Amino acid sequence: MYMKNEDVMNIAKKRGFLWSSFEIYSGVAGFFDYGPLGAILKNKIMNKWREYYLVGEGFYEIESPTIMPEEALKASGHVDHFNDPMTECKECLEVFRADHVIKEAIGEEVEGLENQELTEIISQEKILCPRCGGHLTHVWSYNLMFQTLIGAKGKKTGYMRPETAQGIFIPFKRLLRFYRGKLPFGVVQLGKAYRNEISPRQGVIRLREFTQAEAEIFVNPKDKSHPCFQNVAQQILTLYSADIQEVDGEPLQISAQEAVNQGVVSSEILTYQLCLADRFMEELGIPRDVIRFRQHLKTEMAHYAIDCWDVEIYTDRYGWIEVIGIADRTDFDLKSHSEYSTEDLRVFIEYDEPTTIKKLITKPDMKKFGPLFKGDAPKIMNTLKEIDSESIKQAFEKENVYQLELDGETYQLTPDLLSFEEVEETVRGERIYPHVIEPSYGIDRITYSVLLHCFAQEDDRNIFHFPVDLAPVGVNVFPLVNKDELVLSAQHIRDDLRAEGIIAELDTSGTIGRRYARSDEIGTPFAVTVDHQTLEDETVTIRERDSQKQVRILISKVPETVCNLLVKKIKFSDLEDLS
RNA sequence: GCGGCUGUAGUCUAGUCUGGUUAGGACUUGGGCCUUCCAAGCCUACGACCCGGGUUCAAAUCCCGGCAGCCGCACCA
Repeated sequence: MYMKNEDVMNIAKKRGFLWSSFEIYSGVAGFFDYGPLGAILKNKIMNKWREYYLVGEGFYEIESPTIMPEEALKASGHVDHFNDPMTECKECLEVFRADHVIKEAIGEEVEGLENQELTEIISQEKILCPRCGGHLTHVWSYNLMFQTLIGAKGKKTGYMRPETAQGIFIPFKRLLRFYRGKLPFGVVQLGKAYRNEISPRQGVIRLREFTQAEAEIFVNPKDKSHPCFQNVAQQILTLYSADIQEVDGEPLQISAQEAVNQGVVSSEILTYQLCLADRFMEELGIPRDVIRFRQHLKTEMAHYAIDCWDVEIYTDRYGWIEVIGIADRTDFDLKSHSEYSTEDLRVFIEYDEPTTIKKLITKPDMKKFGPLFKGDAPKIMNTLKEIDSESIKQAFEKENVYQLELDGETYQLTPDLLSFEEVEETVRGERIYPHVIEPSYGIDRITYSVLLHCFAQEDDRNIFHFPVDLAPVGVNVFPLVNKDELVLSAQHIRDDLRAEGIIAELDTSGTIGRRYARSDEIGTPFAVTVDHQTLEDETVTIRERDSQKQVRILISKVPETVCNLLVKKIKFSDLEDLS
């Protein structure tokens, strides 16, 4: 079977898009370099992403460290979930948590012991595979986070971040103030994340160091609508819902509006995000028929999410691969960081109408209260504020005394010390944890998808049909033959293009055909050719990569024309119409 | 992490079994000649035995170990 992947990766390596890192030291699995052209392509994709989320949606970008202290990742759940001691059965190849196997076999809690100790226990106690009775391997740590030490003394444990999202949750209070305390708002971050995969061998699909572009959108849990939903309501999405997956059905092709109406996607705002992702992928040149949205099955969904959709792209080599995850993370992260840091990460939501409630409050008689409890009086009063007045009242009615236990002491509160008063209180709102809608883009996989799906072989030509604004090199300039006057003229044209901010190259090597071929192979959308006629009438030809057509224009018009073509202000066919 | 297969210029490959001269070829790339529009031709140059040990007079070739790649298993909160 023909694998486009092989051709694409070979050309990517040959032409300077992508290659595996540390090659002269025989390489390390899971690491890739972006070469000269790959780096431009990736940056253009990231900037396109910024156009969507930063400019289009108004979500500001932040940049946080890639090394994070242990506490932060403890709160996020990453530390505890990634430090499992593992052991494998040599017979049936089943993998187990070593501490669980031991606990089951000898009933002793062994959590926290070193791998070496666990290995010794397994061999001493002759613990065998709980499934088939086979022998177990030595215990190894199964930790997807790269650990490091912070500071000269190395006392503080740090980790390379496993996702950029945490860097947004942690400064939430400052971000909330930046947005002047109002929901909804979004914050984005583009950057590297790290996962120490056991055995990555899917090229750029499974990397140990990879680039994410994530948006965290904080919303009121009671309002998951989107003000601009009408802009996307008619967009047709390919939805492979959990229900359909379970019965092995075909994905739905329905409009965003129907998806919401039928409850296929859990909320309007989540659906809106799917539409945004769909448009983004299409603008990168990914054909519609290789894009689908696959909903996570209940069993695979992270425990904190209530709905999650992966954008998947079809590849010949790896099948459907996840390139974007769009999840409703609920309030899990903010709640957890609140607990661990003891900072209140809630948002005050004001009601449309303030409500008044009637409430019984407890009022101490300070003339008696103070002298009786002396120094303890203030803390007793503070505690009283937290206690429901009704329960005190009931205690008085029953026993004529309320026993208040505080810091190991019991205080006898009698009716003469307290009075009750019914007050009306105006409640203007409440403090809640926002829910988080998270589109998370894997930039490396997206870059790979763009390379894969823009590539074509046509009549022995290798071409990357990149969208014009994504192509690494904007335009190539060629003298038709290597005569001094033509070369000189070509140099000037290249320099004028560069002055316009366009990445332009001159190529005088080989024949004109070879130059066009090289140009196509790196996906340069346009080529300017200087020929004999140029010397007579100051015109050159512009050639379009995809159609191989050429039109003749004045040299003086070249920079402006190429510029307009590259920002999609005009199309090549517009030039044809003029000539 | 386990098992199987593989490793020669940028790419593809001959040579490896059966150790023996200067590791051969094609494409690509650089320079030149020629050439007035899509990888033409001619001349010329650059460029390789995955790494480390061992056996041997002698290792690309045989042996051991490592690393990397591919395939399968496992893993992928």
